[in-house]
Amino acid sequence: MQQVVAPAFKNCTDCPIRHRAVCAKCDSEELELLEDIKYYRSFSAGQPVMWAGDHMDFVASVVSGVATLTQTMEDGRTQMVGLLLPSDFVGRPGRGVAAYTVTATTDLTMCCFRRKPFEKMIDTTPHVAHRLLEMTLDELDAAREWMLVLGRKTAREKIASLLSIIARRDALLGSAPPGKELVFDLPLTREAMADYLGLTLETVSRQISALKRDGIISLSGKRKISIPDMDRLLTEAGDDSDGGYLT
Amino acid sequence: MQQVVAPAFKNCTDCPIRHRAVCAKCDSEELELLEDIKYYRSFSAGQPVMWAGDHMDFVASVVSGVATLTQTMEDGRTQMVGLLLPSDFVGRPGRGVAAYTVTATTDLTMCCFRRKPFEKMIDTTPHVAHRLLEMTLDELDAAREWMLVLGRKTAREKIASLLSIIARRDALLGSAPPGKELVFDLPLTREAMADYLGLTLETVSRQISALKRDGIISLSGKRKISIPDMDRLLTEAGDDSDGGYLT
DNA sequence: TCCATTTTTTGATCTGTGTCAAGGAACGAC
DNA sequence: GTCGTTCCTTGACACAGATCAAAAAATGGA
Repeated sequence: MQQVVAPAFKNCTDCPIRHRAVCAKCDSEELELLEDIKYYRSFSAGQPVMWAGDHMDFVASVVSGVATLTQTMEDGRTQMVGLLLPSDFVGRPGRGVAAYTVTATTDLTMCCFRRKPFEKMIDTTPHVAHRLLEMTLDELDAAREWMLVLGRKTAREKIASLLSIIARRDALLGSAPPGKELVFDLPLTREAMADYLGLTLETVSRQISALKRDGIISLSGKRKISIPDMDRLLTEAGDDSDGGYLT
Repeated sequence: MQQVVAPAFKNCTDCPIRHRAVCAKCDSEELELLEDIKYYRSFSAGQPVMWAGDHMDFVASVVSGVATLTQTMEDGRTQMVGLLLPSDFVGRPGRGVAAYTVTATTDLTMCCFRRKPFEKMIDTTPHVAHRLLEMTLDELDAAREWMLVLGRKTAREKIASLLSIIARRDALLGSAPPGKELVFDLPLTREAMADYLGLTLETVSRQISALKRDGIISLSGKRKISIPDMDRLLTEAGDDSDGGYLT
């Protein structure tokens, strides 16, 4: 554990979880067998990757693009339960059935690992098992943070939370200078945003229009967002105490 | 992995995660060091166990009683993000700070393990690490299921989901015959239920009254629930197509 | 036992978000 | 280019659940 965080998302060509943060041992010999068990798959925007209940003989890591994890009730109500950005991991070792529906929302490339050999590797490679536990714990924290968003935040705050998450991850990937105006593409349709936030697409659209009207964000086209001041988005999203000059 | 599920929650005196399902190797010698690092703590109903941000030098498993995991915003809005029932695990190895506020909602006993030696044990005992990953993945699935509840279900359905979870866990603990009328104590106040469900306590109270009025559940006192037909609770909770005879 | 406190219920009213509906803008196929 | 499709916006209105308020029931201590 000597190496530290710096060169995240970079050049860990043999580690199954190479796309996330740092893996201290990525260059070591013990992972060579991965060459045999990994392969790449690509999907185009909108394409389903797998359906809940499908047989699933691999686990995977997102290399580029964005995918969503959703759950649907019999009557069609849909909730997104995870957003997969580059470096995120999908699939549960030890379980051959997909628990969620996965959909590519942009063009997507995943690095897949055949499940059985991957499981064997976990058992024989403690640091990979350890890393996997860390990642799962991070996901659990993210899910719990999202429970607060779903249960207690207003529509406006929900949008702010979502934009903040996407902007933060986007910045980490190196495309944005920190502390300045953030500009990024929304990788989701209004409907997908609604499914993530537990809202309807109309409410999402209205709230985005309102944030734009209040000067907290601006759009070029429908999908390119720019946020001059992230703190302002987060603190004022809930109250528009100084939004209108006539109140 | 020869042993199977039957005698859950029973007699795994040395395993840190003994209270949950079956641990195939609980009797083996490798866990003996646990005697040195474990101790028990008890709390009475209503008492805080720890606050988010507190220094935390242990991890723990719930032996008896119920505790909640909550998150609070600066303005006081509160969301419960986890319900800890007997056999559940709290604490993140490798992190010395509590991420959530933990509160005992009934009298509670936890089996605690000093964190540092516990971490060492994980590194040296693969099957414990493996079990911990399994448990974390289960919690992640539970959190995601709860996202669907929070994001897309009506108040009535939310109550039904909560009752179902508590009843199921209660039955697993052996206090109820399966398939028959379920009777159990609600270990939560109306307010705590509201915090779990993303509702107000008034709405919780009203919905429980409505379920009682419709004959789907019945109460003795405020806390003892009986559910004659769990399927009916789950299928009719959302629509009261035959609830009132005058519609 | 009685009193103080906490928890729960219920009512009246308000409001944020959903629903239904219509039209506009962007995009790909031909 | 034009057409068809999908995505997005906006308006009018309805309604589930929140808020405010008060009282009833349960609980615990002296």
